[in-house]
Amino acid sequence: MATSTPQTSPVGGLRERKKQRTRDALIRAALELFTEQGYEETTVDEIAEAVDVSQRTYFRYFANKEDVAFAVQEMVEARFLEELTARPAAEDPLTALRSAVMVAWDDIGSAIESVIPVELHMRTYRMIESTPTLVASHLRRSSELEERIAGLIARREGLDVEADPRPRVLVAAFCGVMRVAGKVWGEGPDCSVASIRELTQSYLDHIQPAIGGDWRSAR
Amino acid sequence: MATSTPQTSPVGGLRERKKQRTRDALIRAALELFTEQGYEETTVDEIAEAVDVSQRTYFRYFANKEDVAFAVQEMVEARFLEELTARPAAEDPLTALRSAVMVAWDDIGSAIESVIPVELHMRTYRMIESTPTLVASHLRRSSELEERIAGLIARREGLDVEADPRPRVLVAAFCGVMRVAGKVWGEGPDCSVASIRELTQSYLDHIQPAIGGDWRSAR
DNA sequence: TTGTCAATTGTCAGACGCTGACATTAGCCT
DNA sequence: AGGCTAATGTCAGCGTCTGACAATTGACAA
Repeated sequence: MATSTPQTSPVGGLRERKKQRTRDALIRAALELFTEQGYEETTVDEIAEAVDVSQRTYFRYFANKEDVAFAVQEMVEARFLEELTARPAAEDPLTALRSAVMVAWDDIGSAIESVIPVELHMRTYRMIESTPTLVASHLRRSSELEERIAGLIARREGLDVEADPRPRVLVAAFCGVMRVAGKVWGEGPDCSVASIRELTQSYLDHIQPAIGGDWRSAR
Repeated sequence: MATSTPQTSPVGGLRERKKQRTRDALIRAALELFTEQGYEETTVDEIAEAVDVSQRTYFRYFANKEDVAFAVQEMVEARFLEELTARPAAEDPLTALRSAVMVAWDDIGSAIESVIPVELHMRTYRMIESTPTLVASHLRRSSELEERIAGLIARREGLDVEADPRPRVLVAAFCGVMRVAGKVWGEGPDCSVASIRELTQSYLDHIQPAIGGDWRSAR
């Protein structure tokens, strides 16, 4: 038997996997509690207790009480940014953004499911929107993300973000549409990943002709 | 001697004036400490102690630690909204917004000075921009204000905010410009009220032709 | 297998934000 | 002057978050 080499399975050693499990469990428990009884009404102690770890351990996984609420969003965003930087340079900015979103949604579906059911993710979305503290963080996070995306777009096109306003404007419009799509999805009854994919697609179709001009050819 | 009616001076009785003085003192002390040593590094106890009141009293004037940082902004906003609702119905939306801002800046200058020096207000502005927690609140406050303004504009024009997107779009553009103007002012060297007034004016000149169409006449 | 090393976790103490309850003080009004 | 009420202080306590140290547990080599 291959006892000496215990399969070097998909992800690292026992330690890594255990950590991942604890983290996922904390997210699941937190979102369940938040959506069940409200964010303010839930204490970090409750979350920790539900996963059977100490409060201190919770704070070693998440910097504060809010962060756990955005853990899934962070996964999606990271996946999106990764995909965006990988898009071929030939694509025009809006197409690159659009493609990146689509790819991100595609393989994030399974990634999310491995942590929490999509339905819980949607409830979380609604919970965030109706909790002032979380709305504030959400807006801040969004503006930071926008800034990073604008930087990437400018880089692709060889522009200076500070000098040329077009990257920021395009990204602002794009993110605005994404935000609306997310909001509509959150309010609707269909919580499948497919539905938000389609929603995004149709919304983006509207701005494509409006702001999707070519930045490089002279015209 | 008119002992019985001790002059019923400018503002209410002794009680009122005393309260106002305590409030102003708290704002001054807080902003001074925040800008001096940083927001996170300042405790509510320090603020209270600087004004020689108990911590409990601070929390009777401000709901939380953040709120005191936005006290001056709130004055400006309140003045602006007041002025906006008072604008003649004949004015088109963008003109009304523009005029309201100008009037608000005019008599807010003196109002601010009575509480804190403008220079401190500017330092506060910068401090907010560089403090994540406060950036978050600031964004949330801004979005709430935008929503209220959009409601007022829709009301003026007899439109339904939910059905017609134009009020929200106009207000978004307007507030976007205001935000940029504020940011530029905060970074610049001139901290006079006159400078932000002019800045705002010139920035607004740029969007007027772009989005300042007539909504009522058929065109 | 066993022992060493390093990472993970638990426990404890404490700072800080914030709130309810109750006593005390101080302006207001007759 | 004296009662009424609003403003303040004091106290106790909950919840978030952090540093320090000890205990546990996986990793890796002898």
